[in-house]
Amino acid sequence: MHYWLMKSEPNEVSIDDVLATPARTVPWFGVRNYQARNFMRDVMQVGDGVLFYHSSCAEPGIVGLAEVASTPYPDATQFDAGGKYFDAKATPEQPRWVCVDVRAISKTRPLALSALRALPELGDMALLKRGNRLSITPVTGRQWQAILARLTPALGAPQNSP
DNA sequence: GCCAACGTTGGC
DNA sequence: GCCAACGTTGGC
Repeated sequence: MHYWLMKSEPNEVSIDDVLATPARTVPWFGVRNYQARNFMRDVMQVGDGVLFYHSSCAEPGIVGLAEVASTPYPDATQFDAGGKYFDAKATPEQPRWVCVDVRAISKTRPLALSALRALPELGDMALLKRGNRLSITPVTGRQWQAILARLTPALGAPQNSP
């Protein structure tokens, strides 16, 4: 059992988009960084906790709770010639990129990046390290608990309200 | 749009 | 295997 923080650009796939799907689940496509890929391929397990993070937007931060919902499998977008995630060196026989399915559990009150930086328990969090660009970063149990404690007040709220 | 930080590529 | 050039990320 591990915990993760996974970044998504909300104008591509937002927490609302995921909650609006029938199974509240999306393939985490588009990862093109080996370290992030290896987390999905080698370390993630079904049921791992996921902090759903919105990046490249007005208020970057954690916006929901989710979980890993599948084992890794080839990311179909690598084969889509003309798509922005196409990789000419990948073939169905020898895929280079994988994804996992991520199931949204709930939308939370946003916990902004600036608020995360203000939490002393998160001093070593990978997301907050200088120069970090990884779209998938591990979260320790202690960090997870500290963050959950800040998210809990919103958990009783209706999950599909804006 | 800027730009720091970091990853990838490719010539040698 | 080195490393300069280039590309990307992502907060601001």
